[in-house]
Amino acid sequence: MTEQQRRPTLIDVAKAAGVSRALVSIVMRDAPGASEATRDKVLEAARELGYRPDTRARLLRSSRTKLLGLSFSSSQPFHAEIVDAAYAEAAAKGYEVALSAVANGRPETRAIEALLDFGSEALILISPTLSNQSLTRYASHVPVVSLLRENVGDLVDSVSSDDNAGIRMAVGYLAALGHRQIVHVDGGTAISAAQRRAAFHTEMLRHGLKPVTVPGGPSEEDGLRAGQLLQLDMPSAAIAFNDRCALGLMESLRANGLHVPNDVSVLGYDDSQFARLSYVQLSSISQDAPLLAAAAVDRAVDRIEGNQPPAHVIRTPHLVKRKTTARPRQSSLPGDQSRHQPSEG
Amino acid sequence: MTEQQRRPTLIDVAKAAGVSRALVSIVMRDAPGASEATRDKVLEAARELGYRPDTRARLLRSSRTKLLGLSFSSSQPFHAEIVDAAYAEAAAKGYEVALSAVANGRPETRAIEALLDFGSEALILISPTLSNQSLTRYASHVPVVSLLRENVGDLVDSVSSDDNAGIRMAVGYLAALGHRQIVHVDGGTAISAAQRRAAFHTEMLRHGLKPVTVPGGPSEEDGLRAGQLLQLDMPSAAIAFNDRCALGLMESLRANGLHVPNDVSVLGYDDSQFARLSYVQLSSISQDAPLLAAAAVDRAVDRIEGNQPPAHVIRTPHLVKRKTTARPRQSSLPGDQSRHQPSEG
DNA sequence: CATCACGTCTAGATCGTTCTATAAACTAGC
DNA sequence: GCTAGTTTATAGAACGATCTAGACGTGATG
Repeated sequence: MTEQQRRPTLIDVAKAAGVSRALVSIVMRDAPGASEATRDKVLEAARELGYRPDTRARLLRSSRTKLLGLSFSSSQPFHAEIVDAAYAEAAAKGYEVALSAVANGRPETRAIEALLDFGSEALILISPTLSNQSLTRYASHVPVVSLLRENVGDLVDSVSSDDNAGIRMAVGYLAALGHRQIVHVDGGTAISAAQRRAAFHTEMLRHGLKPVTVPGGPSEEDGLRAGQLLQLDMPSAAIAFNDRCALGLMESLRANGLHVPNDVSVLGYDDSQFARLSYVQLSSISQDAPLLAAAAVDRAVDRIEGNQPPAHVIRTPHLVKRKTTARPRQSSLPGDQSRHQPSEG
Repeated sequence: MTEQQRRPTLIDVAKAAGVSRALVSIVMRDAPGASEATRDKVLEAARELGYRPDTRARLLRSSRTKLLGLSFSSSQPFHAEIVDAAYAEAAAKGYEVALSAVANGRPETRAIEALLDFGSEALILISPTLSNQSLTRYASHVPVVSLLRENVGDLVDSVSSDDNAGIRMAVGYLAALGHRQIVHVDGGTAISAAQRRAAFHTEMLRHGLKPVTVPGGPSEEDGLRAGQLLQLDMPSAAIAFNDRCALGLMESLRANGLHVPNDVSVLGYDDSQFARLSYVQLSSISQDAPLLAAAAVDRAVDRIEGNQPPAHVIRTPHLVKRKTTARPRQSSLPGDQSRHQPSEG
């Protein structure tokens, strides 16, 4: 039985300040057409009444909503980092962000429709799984920015990380350390897994090394399974599809008495919060979520405001060296299963 | 330069069907006042034009928005599980969910204002950090449900998990296994940390055991630090504030050559996705996110529709036994630092 | 036959804004 | 003192829906 008090409107403020509705609107929007004196008077009255403009009404009249729709997957911690950064960048550009999660029983189309209903002026989709055709259809109504997935057609913007460059760095770094037997635990059917797999192949060949790939996936369990497979022919270094996969892989190695990085070097991808944990200290390829998010927001705003044509932005990732990568042992014989001390705390 | 085609409105549909605006509105809302024949005719026209009602306009006129505002923290994976479940429950009740994250540089008030701007009819706040006074102020405008935090005042609803019961289970379980030296790595200033600390104290005494608490926190790093502290006087079992804390703690134990659960049993709290990982298999107290989320949504909808008074719902958590808890060694001497085999993969 | 009730439909007001005219007040120029 | 130009203010029409009140046709009732 709470007393629901009506919130003040433009009319209330106008009455209180002794001016017309329209003038209050002008002042609230910081638009030209009001003198300093009345501006102060109106702002004072608004503050007094605790007036907050009604977004719905504002939206309805002016087609501008200053709202960016962002869809993400609730099960990906990496997405959360992007959400964080997107909020900040959007706020800096004077936009608000509407969030919609892709979850169990809530397909991407549902999430997108919700964003459109809220009045989003542009859509930013993290790793969208829709077909290019579907994306293009949405893009005919509103600018669409695909984040972390490229090749989405000419009418859809994309902001992605250069997977080739990332893998090139990874292979180059490990090779420079002296590793000859480097395997790639791939991402299976995950987005950009194919890209990285191919890049690994060409890059290894370029270094005169044999490109060995074992099936993996985006989760810890996938890394764990891959670790079992590697038992048969243990390499001196491994590049995992992502950090979670790397974690599982390391756990598997540890369970088999191998020490990282003394026996095997492990390199992750994403530089997620897991990688940064003090007891993990995972070397990783950073896609720099904040940068990617900022680029996506910029792209969306540019499209909305400048009416620019769609573009495809590719950012170069960088290597973050931590404690899971090192020079290989003098000779990295597969099958060396001697037990080692636990890592120095 | 995308061709942005205008979306059809009520008028378009009315014109196409040869009826008035109002009648189309009636049909779209499934309200009484239209014959079956015209109903079909209108629906057909709407389908043909791809008409979707404009939420903003609808919102503006009717106060009903069928929207629940949900605020969560982007850095808490446990919150993501709740978001998932909330979507499902809300959809079942015919509501849509508006999401707003509390993130770096985006305080809770900001998140809430955004939700209100979207037209949320009720707010569900996960572990809100605002003062009771602030919560109550919001509650005077719109029903507010506090999730995972109780004692929020009479005007605010709350849905929480029974921390006393959870800790009681934890202590009871470990005591039943034969443990006498049980410590609690607490949650520091985190929400409900005080509650659990107190419960631990009384429960240990009830079992005739000495309640030892060491300072911890909600993250892996906190657990890690707590592990160092325990070095001085190693217990036979530990109850961590949450799963992430437990993970850090276990890592610390492992680094010091101790085996879980052979040397020390570790019990987590939350039963998060981490706990379920095959190589972690953390025993944990489950608060059952889906159930809590459903309860919160139910509460919100009840408040909106039934105009019921605020209520406080408390759900009982349950124990999930996995592989980090076991009977203690025959005599659990502190200082026994002998190295053990790695866990059987 | 007049009245009433009922189901179906519609005109017009309304929600809280923004936007487009246009009026009023003032300044400046001749 | 009249006209033109600029600044400041306002009235009224939008935006796309819902809601209220009432019109219209039909059939039943007194």
